[in-house]
Amino acid sequence: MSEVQSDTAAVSEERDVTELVLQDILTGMLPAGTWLKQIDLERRYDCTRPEVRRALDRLSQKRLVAHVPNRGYHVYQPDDRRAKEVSDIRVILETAVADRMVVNATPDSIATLRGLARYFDEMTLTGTILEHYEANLAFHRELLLLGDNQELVDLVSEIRQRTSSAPVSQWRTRARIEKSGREHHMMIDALEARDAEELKRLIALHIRQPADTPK
Amino acid sequence: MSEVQSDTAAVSEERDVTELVLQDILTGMLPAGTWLKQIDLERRYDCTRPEVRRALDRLSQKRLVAHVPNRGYHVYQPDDRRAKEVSDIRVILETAVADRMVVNATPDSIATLRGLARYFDEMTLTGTILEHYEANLAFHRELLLLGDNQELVDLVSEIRQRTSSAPVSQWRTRARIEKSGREHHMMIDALEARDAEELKRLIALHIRQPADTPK
DNA sequence: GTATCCTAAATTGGCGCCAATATTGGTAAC
DNA sequence: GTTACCAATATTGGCGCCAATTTAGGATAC
Repeated sequence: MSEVQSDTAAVSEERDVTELVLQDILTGMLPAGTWLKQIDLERRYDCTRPEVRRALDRLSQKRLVAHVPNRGYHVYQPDDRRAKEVSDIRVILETAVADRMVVNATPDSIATLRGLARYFDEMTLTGTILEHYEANLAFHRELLLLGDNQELVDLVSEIRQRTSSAPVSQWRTRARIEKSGREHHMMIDALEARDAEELKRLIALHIRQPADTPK
Repeated sequence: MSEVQSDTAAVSEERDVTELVLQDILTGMLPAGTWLKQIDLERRYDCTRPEVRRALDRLSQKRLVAHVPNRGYHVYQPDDRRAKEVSDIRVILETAVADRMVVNATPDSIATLRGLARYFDEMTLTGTILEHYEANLAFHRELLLLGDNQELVDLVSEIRQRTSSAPVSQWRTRARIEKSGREHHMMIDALEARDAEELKRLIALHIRQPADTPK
């Protein structure tokens, strides 16, 4: 393992190491199963030992990495059962507030969502994996905000990271990504038409799709 | 399957400090707003500085304590809006799997639940606040397990801690506690009768009750 | 030639010190 | 008498060292 990404460390002077490691796991730069040696991370992100340890502790609390005492930390192996359970939870949470989203939708918020959906499509073509991932996050976050439950928005953002440790398998084909983009627009359409049931259907489909198809 | 917590607490000479601080926050021993000075915690729990800091970092990640840079950590002030949002989330999650709970309920699991409900009632009279709290947790955990989604069980345990920083206001009167105990048994009755709708109604009522009444 | 044991290198993780910063109390000036 | 400023104290938080444990490699015995 050689230090390939010294440029990421160079640009950000005081960025939280936890975020950096998290991103590298989510973007697949640190594949599942990788042992995260403290020395390596120290050099890779140009930070101190305590910073590395705090990051690893936080990530293991979030269950993104596993901690084996006296052996070290390694990126969690994606677990099919867990992945399914997590997407079930997301379906439950996001469809549960669909009614409220329809009620709270204003022309303004719909315009914002259109913009974010378009930005996602743009990033499909021109952006990095990370930018694309974050564009997707931003869209869903904005949509969920209409549910008028800030805690739920944060919670979904949180559990979303929980099994996205398999970004490769989830965002594999371009066809699927483009389908996701189209679904975003369809959700906005349902929102505009105040059709809560259709919105729920679309959300469930949208979330389950990536996890279910590989089987 | 049933793990006895009292053993682990007594036997393990080196119990995790995070758990100890967490418990003291949940039981109201460390009231909301309290500044958690590192020196104090060090002495209080007879542990080292790094242990204290790791615990504080973990608790601030869980948003149970707030961190003000160069000022320290203090127990989160309970927030009415957040509390309401969290119980809404709990209602969504726990009622969502009610159908599956009804389907998966066996005579065995119902017997276990009866035992836990009785144990809760017992602790109402003879137990400490902590034992009582944990008995309640154990009952709801066992109930949720019937939903056949381990991630959801863990998630609920997690968000449950998120606003329980107001244990005093939640468990104030004996009358309410006894009502909770009765509701546990009613839930089991609904489960036994395979009445999913009644179970949902009871769960929603049970969760919302403590938070809504004070208003 | 292979398996086992023992030694050496590497890695984790506990612990304490010290600098940077905030807070409090006291003093002086208005 | 009150306010503002300064100094002393207390608290946080960064950093590095060293012990404990594991792993890998080599040597020896069978």
